[in-house]
Amino acid sequence: MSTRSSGLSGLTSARQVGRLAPVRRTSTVDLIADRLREAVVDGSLPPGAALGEAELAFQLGVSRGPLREAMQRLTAEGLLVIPRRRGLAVRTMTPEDVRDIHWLRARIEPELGRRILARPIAERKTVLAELGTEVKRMQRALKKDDARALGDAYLDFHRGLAAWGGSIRLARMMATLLIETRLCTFSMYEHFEVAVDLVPEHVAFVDALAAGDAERFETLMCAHLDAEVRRLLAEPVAAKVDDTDRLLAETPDEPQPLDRLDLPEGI
Amino acid sequence: MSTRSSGLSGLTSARQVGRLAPVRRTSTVDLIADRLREAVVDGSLPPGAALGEAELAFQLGVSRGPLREAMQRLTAEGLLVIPRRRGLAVRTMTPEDVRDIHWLRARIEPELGRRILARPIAERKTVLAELGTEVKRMQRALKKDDARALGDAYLDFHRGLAAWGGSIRLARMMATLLIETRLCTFSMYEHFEVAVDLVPEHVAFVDALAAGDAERFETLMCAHLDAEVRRLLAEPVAAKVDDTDRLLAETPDEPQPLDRLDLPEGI
DNA sequence: GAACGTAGGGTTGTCAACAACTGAACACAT
DNA sequence: ATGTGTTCAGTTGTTGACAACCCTACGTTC
Repeated sequence: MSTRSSGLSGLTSARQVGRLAPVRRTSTVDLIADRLREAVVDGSLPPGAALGEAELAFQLGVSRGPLREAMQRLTAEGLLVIPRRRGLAVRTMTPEDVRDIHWLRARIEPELGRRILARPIAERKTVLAELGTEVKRMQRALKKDDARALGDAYLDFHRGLAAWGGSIRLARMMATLLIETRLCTFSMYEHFEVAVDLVPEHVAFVDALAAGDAERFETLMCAHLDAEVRRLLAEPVAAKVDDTDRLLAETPDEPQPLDRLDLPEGI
Repeated sequence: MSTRSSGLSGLTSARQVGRLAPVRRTSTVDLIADRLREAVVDGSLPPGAALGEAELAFQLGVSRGPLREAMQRLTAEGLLVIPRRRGLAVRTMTPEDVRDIHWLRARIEPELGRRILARPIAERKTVLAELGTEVKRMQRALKKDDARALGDAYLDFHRGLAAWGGSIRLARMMATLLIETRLCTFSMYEHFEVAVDLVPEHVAFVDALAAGDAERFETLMCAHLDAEVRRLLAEPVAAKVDDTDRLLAETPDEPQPLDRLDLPEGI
């Protein structure tokens, strides 16, 4: 009997034997979109930088068609800006964006603790283990003074939170919001910086969850997001080359007409 | 002096004279995406219907390129599903989606009252006037037993709420959530139906806002969304042709592997 | 009679070429 | 010197065509 084929523990060995898992074939557009998101997250496509699509397509080894389709996706997510006939640019986040993003996160993330604690005890343990791992990653990164790694672990921690929150739509939205949070860092700071407070804050999250205290989790999360905004906005924007704003300006230099609240692109 | 050129009231006459408003040129992709969204909202692209892209492109009078780009946008918004090589299909909403959507709305909309009431008094009056207009539209529609018109006014009411809530991201997200709500109706009911309770519920919203009572607004909104879910799920799904599910199924008929929460497409 | 293998129609995914547009540089007139 | 008009290179927006692929239906074999 190969009913317990691999040595993996309970969770992953739930896969049936004798029935092959379907081959996961993602479309080219998916792949490109993922690649672009990665590039945005790791900073190889910095905010405001205007890349030509021919160049990008060549780098990715695809033609312009699929690339353009992927670009539209990231545009819908609000990560990219496509000014008419001027190539693409990664969105530059303004202080207003920082507040906007964190306000939205504050509507959602505090509630996630409750949702996770509402899950069956077995799953709950898994979640806690996963989140604990991310916190350890953060601690290691802090010790090595590796701001990049710290940031990545931070992303994964909150991604996990959203994924286990149980809502497809929410997870998708949070994924975007987190990338945008990263973009805020890029837009506000010159370089990655290690925020020392970050780690104890996240240790406290896991503690609260382990104690089953949704209330405390909620409070902590609100405080964390609040602190995050202050950290991001404390650093003056300095003299950054803020190309996106200029590119975004469909309205040359006229103050936005007040009678129409129009979203930058589509929707 | 033509400083007050038109007879319009204070709000819109804020436009400067002697300086022309810039010509608003939206890209073709934007136009197509808008058109598609419209078609989804008004039901001319019903959930599950599988249209060929050549046919669609012909109808819209564009070539397949821009159409495909627009499709990617709607896909990112979660309104469309693009199974590999099988055309496009409007997403069919399941009962789980109904709960998901309304849970998310319940995180956001109750808070909007507070945000609107926090605005300067002048704006507040404008908002109330606008929302009042929508409610009147709803009342007229109810009197004429016009479910379609009622639904449209409902959408505009909540769109307005989100727009005046003051967050770009939130307005965008809510716009999508509202279209999805409409899709829920299409997916659950055979035809539009007039929900009689809807109108008094919305009258109460405006009343609460007029009274400056954010607390009451919050309670009312939660109750409304709750009722909405019950209304939608009360109707048994009946024997609907549910094509999307079959198309969506990347995994032929194996129960979702538990170790990976994977979103249907991209992100 | 059921399952397998095979051909056909039609659709999508990708590509490369063309046309339209933009921004910058330069010359010229006021 | 400032501003206007023109030219030009480079880029994007759009299109049509080709190849790859999926689904269906039919014929064949056991």
